[in-house]
Amino acid sequence: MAGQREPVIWLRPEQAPVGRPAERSRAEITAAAVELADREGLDAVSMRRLAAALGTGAASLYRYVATRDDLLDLMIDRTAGEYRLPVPSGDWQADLLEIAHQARQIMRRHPWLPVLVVTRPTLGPHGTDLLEHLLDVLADHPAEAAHKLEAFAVLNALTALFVQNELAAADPSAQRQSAFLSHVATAGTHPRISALLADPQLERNSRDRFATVLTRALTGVLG
Amino acid sequence: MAGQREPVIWLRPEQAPVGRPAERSRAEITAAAVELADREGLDAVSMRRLAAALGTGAASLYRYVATRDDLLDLMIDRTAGEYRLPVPSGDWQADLLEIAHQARQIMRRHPWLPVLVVTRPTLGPHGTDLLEHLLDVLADHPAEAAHKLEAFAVLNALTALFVQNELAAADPSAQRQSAFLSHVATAGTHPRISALLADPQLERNSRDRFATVLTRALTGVLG
DNA sequence: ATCGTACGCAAACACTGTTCGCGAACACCG
DNA sequence: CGGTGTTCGCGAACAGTGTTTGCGTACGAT
Repeated sequence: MAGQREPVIWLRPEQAPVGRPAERSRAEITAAAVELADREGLDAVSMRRLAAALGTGAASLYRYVATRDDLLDLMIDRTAGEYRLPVPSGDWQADLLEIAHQARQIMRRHPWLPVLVVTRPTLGPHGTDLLEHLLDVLADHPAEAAHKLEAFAVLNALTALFVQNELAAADPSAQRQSAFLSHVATAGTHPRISALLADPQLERNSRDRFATVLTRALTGVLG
Repeated sequence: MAGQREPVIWLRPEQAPVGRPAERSRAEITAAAVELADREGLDAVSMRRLAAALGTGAASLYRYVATRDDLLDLMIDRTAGEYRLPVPSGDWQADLLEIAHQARQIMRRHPWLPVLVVTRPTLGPHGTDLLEHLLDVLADHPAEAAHKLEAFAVLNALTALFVQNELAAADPSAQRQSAFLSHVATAGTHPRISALLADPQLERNSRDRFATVLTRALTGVLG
């Protein structure tokens, strides 16, 4: 039994205690990566392009990060640091909604975040701070501990889903996805879909829907 | 206004009416891709490896598919064809749960599916069949049409989330993710997390939780 | 001043998705 | 039966990708 080979990045020391000191820091590199992703999308964050943005060589990044996935983890946790966590008010529904509201804002600020959140659920230092805060909000709630964890996951996932839809609706390149739906509607098969697309009121006051859907889903999870 | 350049793959003819006939079909290629992904993971589905599995050249695949993303869409819709859709029973809760149950089985059969589902929501021919079925199940439900669409999205996303957690729990390589959580717990900060990990009953009878959480979330979405 | 160590990084490796160009194969048509 | 028009199969090449290796360099401590 060899055990796990390398611990997660948060448990690895950032700088060696001896030898030539590093010229940069993980935080610095993470900030540059986030900014690059914000500006040109997640695919633009390649080791070479990121290194170029930092004015260094690609191989140098591997002194700070074992792999590109580590870099993504750092980026995720950095955004988790953007939460402003107030003291619990006593109204856990309102407090959870406040968290979700901030999550939505953060994800809208970083359009690459929703995909990463649902793809690789990562808990770094800031992520654990957030989880601690959520558990604090739910301290007096009678639900089991496991259910509170589920609520955390559901809150993140549903928020990511919502923001992804919001962003896709704004991006015209993804709108041709619905071309096939209209095609199906006019084809005559699938009468329910035809009726649905004919429905004149398909607007979305997404702000309110977000709050109500999430609240109900969370109360469901928490029993 | 140039409009969208290329329509979605479902609206492009599979074979040209004239010229040399193709030696393969989209279905054949899709089947090989799914089998390869089942066996060796989604990353193994590269154009070259897939072509090799089919006994052909990589460039040949581009006669059937404009891009690799098209291939992923085909794979997604192929799994949507694995549903067995019974006639609605009149109990919409039970019928939705049946759909979710099948979704979970399908995603467990194809471990690469959850990520794809939450990453690129795609509706192909089989996907629209499934949506039509869901709308049929909810035909007598008084909710707005938009809310039924939300229910569809939430059902898919939450199922994917659950299966992803199930698979991660079974895979020992992802278990070192929680090493940091234990580290935080023993560190003394974050007392709620410490208490949570000390809680002796953190098992998950995931089957039941899946049903109850999903039911409650869906009833929440549908109002 | 020397030593030990970690850092910065050019170059190389093994890939990836995608495009180009061309020969071969077929269906049709006169 | 012999063109002819069109598509198909695909080797080769292009522009990237993440990552490893090796080595000169810069620093802190002795």
